[in-house]
Amino acid sequence: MIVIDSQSRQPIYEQIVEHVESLIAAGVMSQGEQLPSVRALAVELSINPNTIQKAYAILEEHGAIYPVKGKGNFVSEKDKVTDRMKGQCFGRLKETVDQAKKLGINEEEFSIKVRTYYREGKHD
Amino acid sequence: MIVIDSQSRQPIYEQIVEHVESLIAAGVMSQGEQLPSVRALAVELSINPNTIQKAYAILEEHGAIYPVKGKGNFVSEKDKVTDRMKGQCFGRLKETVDQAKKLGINEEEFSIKVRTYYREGKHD
Amino acid sequence: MIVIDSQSRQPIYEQIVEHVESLIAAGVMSQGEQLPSVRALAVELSINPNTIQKAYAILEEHGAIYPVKGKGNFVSEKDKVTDRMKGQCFGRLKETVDQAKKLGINEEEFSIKVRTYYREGKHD
Amino acid sequence: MIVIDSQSRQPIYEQIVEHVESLIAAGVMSQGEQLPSVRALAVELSINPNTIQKAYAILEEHGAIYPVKGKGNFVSEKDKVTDRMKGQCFGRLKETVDQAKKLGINEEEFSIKVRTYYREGKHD
DNA sequence: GTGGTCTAGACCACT
DNA sequence: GTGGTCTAGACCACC
Repeated sequence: MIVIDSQSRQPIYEQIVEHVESLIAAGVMSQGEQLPSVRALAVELSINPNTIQKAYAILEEHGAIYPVKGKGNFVSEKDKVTDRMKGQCFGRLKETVDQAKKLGINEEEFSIKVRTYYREGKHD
Repeated sequence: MIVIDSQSRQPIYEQIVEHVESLIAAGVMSQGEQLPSVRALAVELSINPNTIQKAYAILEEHGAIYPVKGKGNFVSEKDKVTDRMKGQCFGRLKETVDQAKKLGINEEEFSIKVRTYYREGKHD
Repeated sequence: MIVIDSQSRQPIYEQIVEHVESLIAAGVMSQGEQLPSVRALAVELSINPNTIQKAYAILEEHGAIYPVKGKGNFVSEKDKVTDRMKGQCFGRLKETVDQAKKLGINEEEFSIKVRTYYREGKHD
Repeated sequence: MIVIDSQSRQPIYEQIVEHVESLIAAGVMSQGEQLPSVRALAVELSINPNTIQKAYAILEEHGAIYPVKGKGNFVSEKDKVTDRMKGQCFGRLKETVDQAKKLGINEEEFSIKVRTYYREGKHD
């Protein structure tokens, strides 16, 4: 369910965090559902349990999951996650627009690209 | 002319690379113009000459500047730089659109944001 | 396995780059194999770790190796490397031919030399 | 008559040395002919006289030219120069062949390239 | 342990 | 003076 790219510049724990948040936002994992245990996921992805632990700690800090002692980790409210991710997404968009303006890319050209990318994704 | 954030996750040399490329793309530095010497810029930003050296080496590799031994570094063609940066910019946009689609943000909502960011920049 | 000529005009890091690429092209090191760590190789060749680091950075850029953070550097596809090297080799040949023509060496004389060099190598 | 590429990695004085030797080997400059004075050439190429001086010193060392006090520098025997250059040229060829063999390029493929490069040059 | 970045200070070749 | 290379030693993030 989770795929790791060990060659990426992005730390593995961050990849896990984003992946889990994506799954929640997409509704694949829903509120109250239990996550795989630290050890189980570590085995499945064949990476160090410490790395999973770190990912889960960040997810908890983000409010995306909550731990229940002796039981495991569970998905919390979906909205919290999606709101957070939407914020990040628009933040990135703003940076991109700022850069585009500096490069002399006008709004029209930019919008055309947006449209293209939106449509082409539909056939994935 | 160049500001460095030494706390950023982004390496200093990368910040310099991007900054110089921005200056060239914006037309602040034009073709054939001499850049500050490695040592001079190091003093100005109070960082190590090696860090500047690394940044200049990358800029050279990007085709943004060219060194003349014993003389200094000079700005090369502007087009090379802007083309490169535009490519990067649209690459980031594509990633952002992909994420937006996953989050269930439709094209209309996205486009409105683009418009907003484009307009609000006009008053900077 | 790697020999360095510290007196050569060619920078040490370039020597390492070429040496490693030769080893990969020759099949001595194969895909997925781990390279010696930056520090280990530095000790073995008794040169500074930074110099190795620079060599590995260039190898990565050439697509010859890929780093896995906290694990080490690994050999990537062989084809990428050999293609790159063949291109360089023919580039040098072209320059040599150009010079030969300027010197009034005709094609026949040149071809004889090529044959000689090719055959004599067989007894190495 | 001499063109300098100030961007090249190759030192300017070396470019001058090779250029002059080419001219002699090609018969453009013949035995006993006077070379431009250090100062004159420096002005013509708008580079530092020291650089010309260094180039002439090397040419003298190579036996390509000889100085006459109070008069200037003069071209010496053509054969000395061409022999030297042919030696260098074949030396480079040998290195190239050695590399080609390591890369698994067979003699036939190599010879074809030689032929191609030889012919294509004829239309320059 | 690993790679990645940075600093400090030195030497070299070139102009 | 300039850029280019190298050494020595340090710190960080990641696994």
